[in-house]
Amino acid sequence: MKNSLNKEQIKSDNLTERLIEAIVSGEYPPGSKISEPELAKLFNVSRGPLREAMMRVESLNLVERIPHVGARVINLSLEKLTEIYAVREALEGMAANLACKHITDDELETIEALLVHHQTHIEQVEGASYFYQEGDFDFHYLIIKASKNEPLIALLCGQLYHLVRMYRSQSPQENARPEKALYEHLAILNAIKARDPELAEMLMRRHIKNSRLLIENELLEE
Amino acid sequence: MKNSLNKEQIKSDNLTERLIEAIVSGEYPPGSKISEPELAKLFNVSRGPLREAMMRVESLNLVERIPHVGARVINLSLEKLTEIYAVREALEGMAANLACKHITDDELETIEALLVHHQTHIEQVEGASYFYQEGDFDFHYLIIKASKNEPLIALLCGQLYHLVRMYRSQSPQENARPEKALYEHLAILNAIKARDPELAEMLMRRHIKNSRLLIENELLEE
DNA sequence: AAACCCAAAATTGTTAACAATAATGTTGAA
DNA sequence: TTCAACATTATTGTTAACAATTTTGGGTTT
Repeated sequence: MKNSLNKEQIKSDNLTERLIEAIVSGEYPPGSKISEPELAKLFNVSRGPLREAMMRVESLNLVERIPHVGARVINLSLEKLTEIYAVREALEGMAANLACKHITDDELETIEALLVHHQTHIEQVEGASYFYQEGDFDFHYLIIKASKNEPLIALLCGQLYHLVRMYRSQSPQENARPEKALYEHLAILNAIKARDPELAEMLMRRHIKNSRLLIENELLEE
Repeated sequence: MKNSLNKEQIKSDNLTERLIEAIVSGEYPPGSKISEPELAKLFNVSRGPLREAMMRVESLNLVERIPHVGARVINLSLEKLTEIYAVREALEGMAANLACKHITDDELETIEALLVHHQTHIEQVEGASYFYQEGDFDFHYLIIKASKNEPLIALLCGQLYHLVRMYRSQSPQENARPEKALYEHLAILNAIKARDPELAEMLMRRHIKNSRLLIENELLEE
């Protein structure tokens, strides 16, 4: 019998997560080269597991690899980001729609509690964009999970999520819009509670579109 | 200076493609175990590159890996497949919409020639579902590419494409519907030529929905 | 000084041996 | 006979050394 509290002793798997975190958080900034010997020494592993982790991080489009040259952290341009948000619009709209049909009462309560918590923090702390940013993601994350469509969850939480997080960690916090977004979140939640798929989808699409428009504004300012 | 006709001499990269083909084509049937020593011998490589390829194939959700136990080819249930088709509906609908805005005249000609070719083959050969099947994918593939949205292309052609191909290679050809689908393709193409995004999106969604309904019929017959 | 060529160094790609874990088979007792 | 504990075997995870390629630096030539 195997210990169910298995601490994921596989180095290669742990490395993947640590690499993702390091890249997404900006520790390895966009465009920077990733040296295999250097990282292997830093993480106290040999190059084998590290390379396996690199392959997976490459599959997530967080790094670009050139044969015999090496891997570099991707440079996420605002243009690329608007494309990603356009995809999010379609997929998260779909997720909100499906959530109306598949969400459980427990999940609804969790999300409601989360939004109340966000509201409190926005009221308490001025410019609490940090709380909001994390919360914004948790909100979306929970809606996506509630859709119960596994491929959809995999694409949004597995492929797109990290790229959006990467942008958030890089972008100036000034562009956040916590109050507006919170109200939009509440409206989406209400639509889901009312089991109104069309409305929920429309509101979610508009919510993400609003974020995309902010990015496009950034683009124009360049 | 490097030779631009570089034949991708990296074993790990070639292996990935060969593994994908072997799995998608059914050479390694669903549920079958993938033995590292066995495959390494078969492909005349050591386990290092093979494992790197496995990591990438795992990222494509073609195999499931359990630590210290091994990798098995996924078992693609019809339920999972309908979920995938639901995602395709949203994403390829979006692709058709975007294609109206971004497709070039050259691309339009290519697609038109392709459909003419399909028509010829359907008329010539009875039950030429093979031609159609490949063509169906090429058609969708070209539309997706014409959308010019890179993340969208990556998700559809990189993540979902192989899974759908895997199903097609397994499923009985009887369920294909070449004539109907070809007419639907022609209608979609016309909408794109007319630069009518809403219509193109609607037709594409309906086209994929029709395929999904066939799968759901299969489900009921079980 | 700039450009080219060649050699040295560093990095990536690959291999084979070693370590750790799980699957298998055997033995012994109830 | 059946079950359980143990040893054996095979497979996966990891490491370190080796091979191949690219980058870098120096020296020469123009």
